[in-house]
This record gives sequence, C-alpha cells and structure tokens, in this order.
Amino acid sequence: MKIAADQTSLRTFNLSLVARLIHSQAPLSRAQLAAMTNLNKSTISSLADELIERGLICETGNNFGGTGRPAILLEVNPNAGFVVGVEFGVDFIAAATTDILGNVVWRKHEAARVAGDQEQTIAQTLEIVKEAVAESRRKKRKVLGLGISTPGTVDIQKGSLVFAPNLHWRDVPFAQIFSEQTKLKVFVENDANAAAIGERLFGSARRVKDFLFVFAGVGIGGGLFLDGKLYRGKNGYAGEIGHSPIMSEPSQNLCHCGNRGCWETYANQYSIIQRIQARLEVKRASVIPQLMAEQNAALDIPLIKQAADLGDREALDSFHEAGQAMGQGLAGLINIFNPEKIVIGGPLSVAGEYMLPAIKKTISQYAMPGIKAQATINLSPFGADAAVIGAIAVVVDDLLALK
Amino acid sequence: MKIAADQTSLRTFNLSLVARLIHSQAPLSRAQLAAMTNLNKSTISSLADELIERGLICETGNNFGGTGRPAILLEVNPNAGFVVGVEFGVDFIAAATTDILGNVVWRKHEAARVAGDQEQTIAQTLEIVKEAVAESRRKKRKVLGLGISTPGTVDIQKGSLVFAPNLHWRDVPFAQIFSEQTKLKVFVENDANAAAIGERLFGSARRVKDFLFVFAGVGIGGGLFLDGKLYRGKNGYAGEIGHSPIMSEPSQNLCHCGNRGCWETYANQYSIIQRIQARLEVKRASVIPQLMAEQNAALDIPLIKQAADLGDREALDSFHEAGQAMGQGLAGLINIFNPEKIVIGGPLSVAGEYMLPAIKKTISQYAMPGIKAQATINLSPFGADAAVIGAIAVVVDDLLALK
DNA sequence: GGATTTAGTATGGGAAAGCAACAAACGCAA
DNA sequence: TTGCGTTTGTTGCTTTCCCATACTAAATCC
Repeated sequence: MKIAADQTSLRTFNLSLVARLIHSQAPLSRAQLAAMTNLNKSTISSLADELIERGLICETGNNFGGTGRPAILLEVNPNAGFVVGVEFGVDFIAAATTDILGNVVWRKHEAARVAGDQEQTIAQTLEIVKEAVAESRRKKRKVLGLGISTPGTVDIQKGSLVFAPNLHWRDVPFAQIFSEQTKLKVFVENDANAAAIGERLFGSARRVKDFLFVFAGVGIGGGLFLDGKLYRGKNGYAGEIGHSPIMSEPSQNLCHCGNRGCWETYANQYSIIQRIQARLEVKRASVIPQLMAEQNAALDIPLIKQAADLGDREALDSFHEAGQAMGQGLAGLINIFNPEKIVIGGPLSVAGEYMLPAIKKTISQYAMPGIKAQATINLSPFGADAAVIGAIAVVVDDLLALK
Repeated sequence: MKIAADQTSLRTFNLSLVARLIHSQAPLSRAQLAAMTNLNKSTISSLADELIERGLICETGNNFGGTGRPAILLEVNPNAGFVVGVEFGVDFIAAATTDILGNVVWRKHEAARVAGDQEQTIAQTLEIVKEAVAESRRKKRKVLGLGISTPGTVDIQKGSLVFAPNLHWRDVPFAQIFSEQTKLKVFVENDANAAAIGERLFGSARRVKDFLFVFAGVGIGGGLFLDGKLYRGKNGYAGEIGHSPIMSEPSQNLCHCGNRGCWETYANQYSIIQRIQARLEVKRASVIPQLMAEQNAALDIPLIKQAADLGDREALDSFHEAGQAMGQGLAGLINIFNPEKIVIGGPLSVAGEYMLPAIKKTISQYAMPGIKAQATINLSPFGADAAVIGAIAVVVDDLLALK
C-alpha cells in the first residue's frame, strides 16, 4: 500500500499541475500561474525552473503591451520530442507521430488482417513503428514514448492486452514485445479510454472535468472521464456502454456479447449496413448499388457516407435512424453522469455529421431537462483517428504527470 | 481558483487518511498505521497526537500476546459526540441519532404530508430535530452536526434543495433554516448520494472504492461511488439512473419525468402495485384483498410484502417481475461501471429478499461475463433507513475530512 | 525622466515529513 | 531472575518544500 502524501508527492503534484496548465493554456507567465494556482510567486519560479531544466517547457518571448514589466511567457517546449501512437482496428493498423501538443508530423494507415493473424500483425506493426522512429530521427527529434490503443480490455500496469473479442486476441504482452524491439517506453490503453484522454489533452474537452467519449465503430465503447480523470472501474473494464439492454424483443440482432437487445446493435456500423440492406431489398431508388459496382467495393460506412453526400435518401435515412438509436442511449448516459460534454468519435464518426442532428434531437426528447441543458454534444475533431491520437495522448499524459 | 497543494493541505490529507483508516479498521496501532500508509512512525505519532487532541480518536488499551512491546490501540473516540440525521420522504419524515461509528442511539419515523405542505413539514421536522438534540443532551453528548437527505437535486455548497419533483419543492434553504433554529452545522445531500456515503462509512461497502447505491422507492436513484469518492457530475445531478430509456413502446407508463419507457417505471414501487392491480382484476386467488380489508390499508409495498410472507403467488410473482426489470437495468450499469459492488436500499428494499434472486439471475444473463463476475449484489443492511443513516454519514464524512 | 505598475528573484523562516537513535515494554529462555 | 530479542513509540535533528517579504527589473504613463 502506498497512499499517503509526503513532501515529494507534494512537489510532484504541483509540478504536474503547472505543467498541465502550461500544456493546456499556453502561453502563460509565472505571474499568471501564481494567480491560477494560489501558489506563491517564488514557488512558481522554482517549479518553472525545474520544468525548464527537465526540458518540458521553455520561455518563449515577452508579453509587451500592457502596463508594468512585461511577462516572460512559458509554453511547452516544441523541441522536447515526438511521441508515436498506434491503433489496432479490426482490419487496419493506424499510426501517427506528433509533438507533445498533438500536432501531427507523420501518419500512416494500413489495411491489415488484425483479427486474422496475430503474429503477422505484430510484425507489420513493428515495421510501422520503426518507420515512425526513423522519421523522427531524421527530423532530429527524440521519441519520448510509444502508445498503443486496442479494442478490448487492457492491463495498463503490465501494458498487455487481456482480451479483445473483436480481434480474437487474448493475453498479448504488447509493452514487453514493443519495448524490447524499439527500446521505447510503451503504454497500452483501451481505444475508447485512449480517445477520451486524447480529447482531454488535445481535442474538444481540454478544460472539461466530466465528459464521455463515445467510440463508435464495430461496437460502441465509452471512455468515461469523471472528476478530472479517467474512470476505469474495479478491473479496468468500465466503459462498456454499448451493452446496456435497451430492448429485448427476441427478433433483434444477436450482439457479439451473446445477448439480444444491446444498445450498440441498434447504433453501430453494422446496424447501418443492415438498414441499408433491408431498404435495398424492397426499394431500388438508391445510388448505393451503383457506387458499389463502380468502386468494386463492399457495403461499408465510407461508401454509405458517399451516397449520403450525393443526397441518397436511403443513406440519409439510415444514418438518421441510427442517430436516433444513438441518441436514446446517450440520453440515458446523460441522466446517469450529468456530463459537461459528450464527444463522439471513432470509425463510424466519418458519418457523424449525418447522425448528429438525430442524436441531438433524440437526446433532447429523452434526457431530463435540467441535466441535458448542461451537456453539449459534439464530434471529435479527430474523427476516425481519435484512438491513434489517444494512444499518443496516453504517453503525453504520463510525461505531464512528472512521476 | 484554488487547486494547488501546500504544506497545510498535505497535513490535512494525511490527518484525514489516518482518521479514515482508524474509523474503518479500528483498532489499529501506530505501527500498523505506519505500515499501511508508508508514513514514518514519527509522522504517525504526530498525526495521532493531533487527532487525540481534537477528540476524534482515543487510545483504548494494549494489544498483548505477541512478541515484542505491546501496541497501544487506537480507535474512534466513542465519546466524541452524536450526529443527527433526517430524511424527507414523499409521505414521511425519518430521523435518527448515532455516534460517529453509526451506532443508532435514537430514532423516529413519522408520517407527514411532505409533498403537501412545505411550511408545516419543516416545522414538524424542526420539532423532531430538537427532540433528538434534547435526547443527546440528556445522554451528555454534544451534537456534532445535522445531516438532511432529500429526494431531488441539491446544492451542497449552499445546503439547499434545488428541486424535488416528487415533493413539489423548489429552492428550500435547508441549511439556513435549520442552522438558524438549532445552531448546528447542517449538511444537505440527495437521498441516494447520502445512502451511498452511508454504505461506504457504516455499511456493506466499507473498503469498496467503486460501487453503486441503488435507492429504490417512488423512483430509482443512484449514488455513484467511484474511485473512492462520490461522483456528482457537472452540476451535482449525476445518478439519475432510473430514467434510461430501456423500452419505448407507446403502451408503457408515463414516467413522472414526462417520458415513456424509463427503466424505473418497470421496477419502482408503483410498477409493483400496478402489477398486483392488474392481476387482481383477472384472478382473485390472493390474500391481498383480504389483508387490505383487515388492516383497512391501501395497496402498498409493506402490505404486498406481508402477502409474500404468507406465500401469496401474486405478490411473489410481482416482486419477481420487478426484480427482473431491476436486474436488466443493473446489468447495463455493471457494464458501464465495472463496479465492485451494487447495494440496493431505500423504501422498496423492504421487499428486497423477494426481488434479489430475480435481480441476480437477470444480471447474470445480461451483464458481460468478465465484468459481472467482479460485482457482488447485496441489500443494504440499513434497508429502508439507508437515507437517514446516509444523512448522518454525510456529517461524519465531513468530520473525517478534518478540514 | 520620474512615477507607477507589474514581473520575477533572493533570502530567511516555518511547517511537515523523514531519519536514526533510543527508550519502553513485553515474551522467552537460560 | 536476569538478560536477550523483538516490537512499539518517542525524541531530536535534518531535509524538503512552500511562504512572506523585500528587492530588482523592465516596461508604460504622464
């Protein structure tokens, strides 16, 4: 057990506090930081010196214009280094490199048989990571760490995947494998959780204490950011928001969790594809079959989104219906969490603009008036990349913890 | 803003830590505390001295028997004083007095037209509180504070009720009224939240970091205890777990929130009464009409519970069905929160033993295997009194915070 | 160009936890 | 009975870290 606070943890806490403030609200002067934190000016000076010493922040010019002595502005050191992130999807590997502020400097998206061949996928991923590291080296930046986000449950202490039903993977010691091969500090996190951290550090939830990240794709996962930190539950499994039984008619689709009536079966990618298929069977006035033929492509979300872009009624209606289902589930979550914000991201969110109106309307119908008025709903600025950026954010979050 | 940590907050943190450990795991020696907290022995001595000085804990004998010098055992000072708690129900006022460990020394339960006449109800409550205080004085104990729990949303800073739809009350400055009249330190909290704190301090969730208190009665409210503290959401409205839309057939009951299909309409008190009424219309083989006639009583939960005690099929089946509905909602919550525990209490829980088997069975059907295996479900040891005890716990929690 | 204002630094002090040595209080065994 | 080992708790000193105050620095304003 180690729960008490000593002088060192006090220092660490304040160091981290100042680092996070500068990260999220730069540029800031020492005087501003003192006012914001209620710490003494001299204490702030000492903390800032240490952060500069560590290379995390730097002075970046003066703030002329006002009366009095101009402030020396502090901001995150843009030369501190790069961070590499990797996301495992069901049928792709996504990777990116950013600086500490989340500015993307390199990215890659490769199709992969992730759910098929584990060994080959890891080998393929290692190549991508090595490419990212080489690229960083070429730009004369050191790599501060590697973040990995994956569907399924994760042991963040060990840095291993516990079980990902979608991938059919179990007990994969990612941290061990990747740190051995790359000598990097490796972090592993669930995709929705990672995306939530990404949204908090780099995205649309920067100063938000209580928000939910809804990661929509093959399923619907949730990253619960509560009271200023990610909530993981007893074993790190929290956030399985997609499996609330909202309907239980036997007619409904079997969820991959084995039950019927799970919320996500009404609002995930496949539910939309199904809606389209059902519509195409009875009605042919849609550009979708044509698009599929032209592009020799399967019926997937990007394709349906193209159809919607062309004004296709069936595509638009399907997104609308899925949006309603999404909104119904989110209404319940809003009542439960009284969040300040709900952010929607993940693969399905490429069609977000077509779903959002229905989502908002349904929420406003079902959520309790006093609570829903407090919550804003928006799409993640990272869209389908939310989990890659999130993987990077996990690393940056550790840097800012200054442990 | 005041977010940073200084020496004083360090001391407070450690003082509170030691106080809570002693409160929850007494008796403990200084040496044990040092081992548990990783604080230095001398630091623990200093902290213990201060807690003794403040009258919160005391030395209580030695731990002979082992090898080496016997330890001096520390425990909560039983003479520190009493705490008074009050719960507003829809049609009753409940009050109790306990010591700091939650041992009840006095209690009172009065019928009242709470939802009817606000002024009269408050006057009636004041009388009860004064009686409790007089009783404490008679026992030569000082009263350390007054806790008030109420349905609806609460402003805990101001100590006022914001809005309680069930009571038709709005903007009631409880803290102001009661502290003026009694000179006590007054705390106000939502009933489900209070009950959760009570369960954590005195009940079945003592060392549990992540659990949900389900307060079942007129509605179904939730107290969310996450990461070792109560989660309140952006505005303190979190925990409205009863209003997740789980079904939306137009046939269903209108919820008092204005929607149809809310989970709580399938599992609250009224849903059970309705089930019974429907059954009695088509089938007469029940002792319920007879009980109602004998006792000249309305059809309410205690009466239906009596019928169940007599083996009445209709009563048992109705509880069973409501238990299934309850379980369906709880399954979703388990998936969302990955809690260590779910505790069910509140007025409806007098019939808990008849609902629990169905609840557990439904949960085990609908919740995800890996997650549900981690969660135990149990009834609150305080049953229908959970919110009164909770009101007291809110006061004790403040005492243990040592602010 | 001096007054004013705001920013940041230097110095000494105080609070809190750590460390190490020591005293206290028991069991045990010779 | 006495000495030893063992564990507990205290004491005095040290270290760490933040705070208060005074001071220097560097701009604007008049």
